[in-house]
Formats: sequence, C-alpha cells, structure tokens
Amino acid sequence: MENFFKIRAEKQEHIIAAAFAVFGRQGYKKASVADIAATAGIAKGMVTYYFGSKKNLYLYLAELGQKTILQKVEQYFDVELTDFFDKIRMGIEIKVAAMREYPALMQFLVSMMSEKDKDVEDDIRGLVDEASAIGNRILMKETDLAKFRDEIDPHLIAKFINWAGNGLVAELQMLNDIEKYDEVAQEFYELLDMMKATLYKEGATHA
Amino acid sequence: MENFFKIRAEKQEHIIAAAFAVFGRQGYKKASVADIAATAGIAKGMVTYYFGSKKNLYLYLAELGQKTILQKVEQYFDVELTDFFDKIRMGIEIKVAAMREYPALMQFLVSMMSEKDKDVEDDIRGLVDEASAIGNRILMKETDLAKFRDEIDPHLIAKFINWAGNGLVAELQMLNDIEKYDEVAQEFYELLDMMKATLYKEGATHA
Amino acid sequence: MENFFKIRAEKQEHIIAAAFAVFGRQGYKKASVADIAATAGIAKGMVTYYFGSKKNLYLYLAELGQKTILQKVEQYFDVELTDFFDKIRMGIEIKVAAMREYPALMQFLVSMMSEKDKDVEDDIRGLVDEASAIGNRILMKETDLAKFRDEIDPHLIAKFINWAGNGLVAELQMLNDIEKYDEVAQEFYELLDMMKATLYKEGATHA
Amino acid sequence: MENFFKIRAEKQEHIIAAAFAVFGRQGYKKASVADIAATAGIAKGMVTYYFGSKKNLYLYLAELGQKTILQKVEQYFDVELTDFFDKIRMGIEIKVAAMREYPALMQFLVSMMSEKDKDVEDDIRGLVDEASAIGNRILMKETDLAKFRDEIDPHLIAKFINWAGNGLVAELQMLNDIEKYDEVAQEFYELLDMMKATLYKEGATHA
DNA sequence: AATGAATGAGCCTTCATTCAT
DNA sequence: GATGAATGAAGGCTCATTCAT
Repeated sequence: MENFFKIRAEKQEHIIAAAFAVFGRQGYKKASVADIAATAGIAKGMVTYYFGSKKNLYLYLAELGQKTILQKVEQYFDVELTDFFDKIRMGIEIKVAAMREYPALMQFLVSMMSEKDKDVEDDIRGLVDEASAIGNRILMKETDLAKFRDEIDPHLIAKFINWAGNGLVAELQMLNDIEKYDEVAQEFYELLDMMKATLYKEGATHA
Repeated sequence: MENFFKIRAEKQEHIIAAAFAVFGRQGYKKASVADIAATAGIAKGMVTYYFGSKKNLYLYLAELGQKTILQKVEQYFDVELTDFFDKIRMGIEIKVAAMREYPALMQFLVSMMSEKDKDVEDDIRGLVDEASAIGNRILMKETDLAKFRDEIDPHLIAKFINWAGNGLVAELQMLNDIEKYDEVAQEFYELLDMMKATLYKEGATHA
Repeated sequence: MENFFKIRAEKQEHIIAAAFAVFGRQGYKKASVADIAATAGIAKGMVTYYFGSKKNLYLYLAELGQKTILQKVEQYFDVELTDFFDKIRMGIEIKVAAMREYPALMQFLVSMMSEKDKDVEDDIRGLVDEASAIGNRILMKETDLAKFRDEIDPHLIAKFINWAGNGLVAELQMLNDIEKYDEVAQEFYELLDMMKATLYKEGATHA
Repeated sequence: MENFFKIRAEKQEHIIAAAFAVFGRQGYKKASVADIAATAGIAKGMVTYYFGSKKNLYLYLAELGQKTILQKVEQYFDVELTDFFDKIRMGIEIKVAAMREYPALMQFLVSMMSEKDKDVEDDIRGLVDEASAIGNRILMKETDLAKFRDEIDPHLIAKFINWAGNGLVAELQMLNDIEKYDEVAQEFYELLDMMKATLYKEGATHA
C-alpha cells in the first residue's frame, strides 16, 4: 500500500476510478487484476505492487468508499435539521455528491453489499454493518418524530424509505450520465413530499 | 438433463437445494461445480453428468425457480382480490410459500436478477423480464386504485412497496429458520396496514 | 475376454464391427468407450466387462485384424504363383476380401499403423512389424525375379509397390462403398500390367 | 500469438520444435499442452499464454509448416527443369531441406493430412488442399512427358512415385539423425534413375 | 518504479473404469 | 449378465501472484 501512496495523486485517482468501475460491474471474483490494470492504463504487475493483492485493493476501496461517503456527510450535514424527510433528502444528496466524485462509487458499494465471495465477505461485513449503523444514527438521532401521526411507527417508515432510496441509487447507476442525476433525484424528492403530506399530523408539514 | 430426472426424487431435491444455495450465495461465476457437488454430497463429475454443464444447471434452476413461483401464484391467487394492499400481502405470502419449498430460492432469484456474467446473462434476461411483467400484471390489473387519496400516485407507492418487500425477503434468508418466517412476515403485514390506514381515503380501509 | 466369447457369435460380430469402425475413424485416444458401446448398441459398462479395458479391446482388434488377413491369405494363396506381379495382385485381392468381411478392417489397420498413443504404441509395434515381415516373405519367397530386366532391383520395386498398394487401399476406404471396390482395384491391376510390361525382359511378360 | 513473437528467437524455435514433434507423434487430440510445455521446457500455462489456445498453436504450426515448405520451394525450384524425374528429385530435396530446419516437420504434416479431430479438421482442410494443389502444379506443369514410352500413363506413375516418396520421408523420420538424411535419400534417387531408364523411350534418358 | 513474462493452483469438462442394482 | 450411475484422474484454460529485467 505504501507504494501506492507515493505516486502522483492524479494517477492514484485514475486507478481508484478504474478499480471502482471494474469491481462494481463485475464483482470481486470475476473482476480480473488484468482488467483493472488495463482500464487504469497501468501494467498488470503494478496492481499487486501497489496494493499487495487483489483482496487488499478491494478492501481498500471498501474503506475509501465509506470514508468518501462520511466526508460528504460532514460537508452536507446540517445539525439544525430535525425533520425526518429533510434528513432523508440530505442522505440522498450526500450519495449523489459522492457519485459526482467517483461515478462508480455507489455501484461499487451496492455490489459490495451483496458480495458473496468468501475471500472478502467476512472482512466486508463489518464495514457494511458499521455503515448502516452510522446511517441510521444520523437519521434517527435528534429527529423530530413527533410530527408523525400517532399511529405511525417511524422505524418501520425509515426501513421502508431506506430500501426505496437504494432503489433510486440503482436507477442512477443505470443512467450512467451525471447530467441527469438531479432530474431523477427530483422524482424521489416528490415521493418524499407525498409521504410527508400523508404521514404527518395536520399542520406539521411546514412546521 | 435426462440423467438427472432418472434419480430418486429425494436426491434430486437435495441437489437442487444445494445448487440454489451455492449459486445464490456465490453468484454464477464464483460458484464452483465442486462446491455444489460437495454441498449436495455427490461426486464432482456428477453435476456435469446430470446437467450437461454448469450453465445448463444454472438455467434449469432459473426456470425451476420461476415455475415454482408461478405454481404458488396459482395456489394463492385470488381473483376476487381488488384491494392494492391485499394483493401486496398475497405477493409476499406467495414468496414465503416458495421459500418453504426451497429456502434458498428467493436468494437465488434475487442474485439472478443482478447476475452480470456474460455466460448466462443473455439467457436469463428473458426470464427476468417475463417474471417482472407477470408480477406487474397481477399487481396492477383490476386493482381498485380509487381507494387511494386523490393526491397519491399509486405507481410510486407500488415501486416503494416492491423495494420494501425485497428487503423483507432478504431478512428471511438471513434467518435461515423456516419456523420464524411467519413471525417476521407479520411485521411487514403491519406496515401494510399502516400504509393502508394513512394512504386511503377515509372510510375506504375496510370497504 | 472370456466374458466376450460366451455371448452369441452374431452379437460378437456386431461389437467387433462397431469397434473397428470407431477406432478406425477416431484413433485410439479419441475413440470413447461410450461411442463404441453406442455404435454397437450395448451398455457402456459392457465394453469393460467383455474386454477388461479399452486398451485390451484395441489390442484384441489388432490381433483379430491380423488373423483375419492371414486367414484370407490361406484362402487366396496359390503356391503355384511365382510371378511377382501376380503375387502383388493376390495381395490386393486378399485385402479386398478382408474388407468385405469387416468393411472397416483396413481403415482400422491403417489407422493402427500410424497410431501414436503411448498407451498402445509399444504393444502394437510388434504386430505391425510381424505383419509386414509376413507380407514381404509371401511376396519374395519363391518369386521368379529373373523375369526382371537385369538392371532392375526387385527389392526396390517391391518397396515401391507396397507403398502404392497402401495408397489404393486408402482410396477404397474413402469410397465407403463395397460395390465399387472391384472397379477401383481394376485401375491398380492395370498399373501392375503396365509395370510388368516395362520392367520385365522382353518375352517374359506372359511366360 | 503476439506474446510468442516477443520472446527470444532461439526459444521460439525450441518451442516450435517441441510442438511439431509432440503433435506429429501424438496427433492433435492426444497431444497435451502439458506434454508440449514439458518437452519445450516451459511452464504449463505458457502454451496458452503464447498461442491463446492449443488449437491456435496447431493451426499456427500448420501454416508455418506450409510456409517453410514453400520457402524451400523458392530456394530449390528450377524453372528450367522439365524432366519428370528431375522434378520428383527436386521435390524430395525440398522436403529433406525442410526437415533439416524442423526435423519433425514432415512427420507433423503427414500426421496433419490424416487428422480427423473435428476441432481442427475444417480449418486444416483448406491448407491441405492448397498444398497438394501447389504440389501437383509444380510437378505437372511444363513437364516433358513425351519422354515416356507411349504405353505409359504418366499420371499413374506420378501417383506411384508420390506414395513412394512419402515412404522415404517416413524412413527419414525414423532415423532421427540429420547426418544420415543424404545417405538414405540417395537410395531413392537411385530408384528414380532406375525408373527413368526403364520407362523412358530409348535415347530420352539423357536428353 | 515499471513491465509483462513466468508460474502454478484451480476451474469446468471429459471419460475410462468401477460397482450397486 | 446387463445397466448406467458414480467416481476421480486428467486435460485445456484462466488468472492472481511472483520475479527477472
């Protein structure tokens, strides 16, 4: 790994982007070191030289992905925000921002979530769990759940919306066109508005 | 394939179960014929002997999975049902019933939906498309959408709930305990009830 | 092998014919026991049951082929014959007769001559050498070589004609039509006549 | 294939020689990539690395074999030559020269002529046909057949001599000793002289 | 630091042989 | 005797990793 950090930052980014894309598209096992090297425009041997092993590279990307997301969280996070749906929207904006940095990042992370290869499965599980824990904490802490109608279980709603958000991101990958990200995300925001209107107590919507 | 159908039904089930599980967990490429054979407790060569090739086995499982689901559909399907949420519930009941037959079935099908290996991708695409077409038809045709409040877009809701249902199924896999299926499914049914109560016009809930 | 000889003669012939054909066409290695069994219309396991092993079957066929040829030799051989070219013709007639018994026999023997598989190569070499030794002995012993012009080396001619005869037989295989054997063989006989006319001393041709 | 051409010429020759020998001795199917690698003294995986596949290597050798022969043809071919037997001799000299370059070449080509494996059969057929077409053209065009006695059919003689030449080459392989090539070839040349003396009209021999 | 040739383990598949029925 | 299911050793090919240059 130390070998990797010695090289020009620009080249590092190039390699990272290639690796995110190849792993994201092909999954851990099928992605070949040769493919990654070719996509990054470097010699095959350099992947091992830089990262030690294919597995190491994968795990590095997993951590980097998480770190990138967390960094966007710091950028976009607004402590003042207490509204449940505003927070959900913020979560989506964070992801969209991360995808602007590494277009293949979310594809990689989603692929990682369902990675079944034993070589990396165990090492990943921790990260995955930690990430969703962080996500839930951001969402739930200090969130004004009193606006929900009394008969609503906000945790169920959260679970629900989380799944829906993943669906949106999946659609964004498919697009493969940064320009249209906002357009599609807009649809999701409308959905949030709809839910807000129906699940909140009367008068709470714009409180 | 003919070789496979000649053997004891019990053994067939054993092999199918092993194959669903291994392919579901590892994906097409990484799942090794040797793994499947070992999990099924048969000799390495028998997988090819029974199914001709790894690919053939995979495609057979894909068809069998679809057939199993369709058979449950016939069992559980109720033409009288017009309520949106009742239909969603029916869909989940169908999946849960299918999982009682092959516990790893849904895991396999979900994995199959995102299978990217070129060896099988094209042959699967047809099945996947057909399946979702059938699903949508069951869900939307003859469904009484008038019960929804006027400001609600039922298609958005359907997309949402579909994602949520997938999340439920994923949780069921994790359980790995048929006994608890109903218990967990119950949570989902409660969620449906909640949505029904809030998204329907007043008085439509028990119409 | 004893198991093989217990069965009906007719069935034995059937199996032999199938084995000659498959080995002749595919060579030792590529010919599969399953192919031979299928061609003969028997169960796969029976080949090993009858002959002990694939190799054993091959060597048995090699011997049987040789024996068949030798038997035809006894039938067609005419001790009175002393003319070189008449003997050559007799040799061809013998081969054609053998091919009428096992149409694939010569194909098998030719294939065997150039068999390169180490599994059987050594065991065959003996037979091959013995066979050509016998052939040469028949040809040369008691043959009236005095009819040749003085400047001719009959041994060179014999070598020559032997190769030419193999070429004829190769053409007969290709035909795959017993009916036309005589027609094609006739061409060869004409060639013999031509050589006789030119290589013999004047007046010796019909001596 | 590009990988192969990058390595030292000496090593290339070594590998080619090994491949000619192994394929020539064992035939396409039985010849194993591992055998070839071991004979050439390289690692098992390198054969595929260099040539892409076993089949590719075989077809490359087929072309190389043909090219080598054609190159010798250019070297030895003498347009002035019109005598039938001189041309035959030239043909043999060409083959012997080719064998000095790749001792196993003719063995390979002869084996190739009767290769029946479907994997390569079709791809080879073209080369085989082209080769024999070239051979016949060289032999027959502009050849002075008037020297033959009137009762002789030169085409029959050509067929004959062709088979005899093959026999000679087969003997040369067996020798496995480049030093003795000329000695043995000499015998064949004597045979040609003998035929010339007997099959030509009187006075034509040294015309 | 960089390259890509080289190695060898592992995969899917074939098939001779064995063996339960 | 007969069947064909079962076994397991190879074979061709892929590819992560190593290493000479």
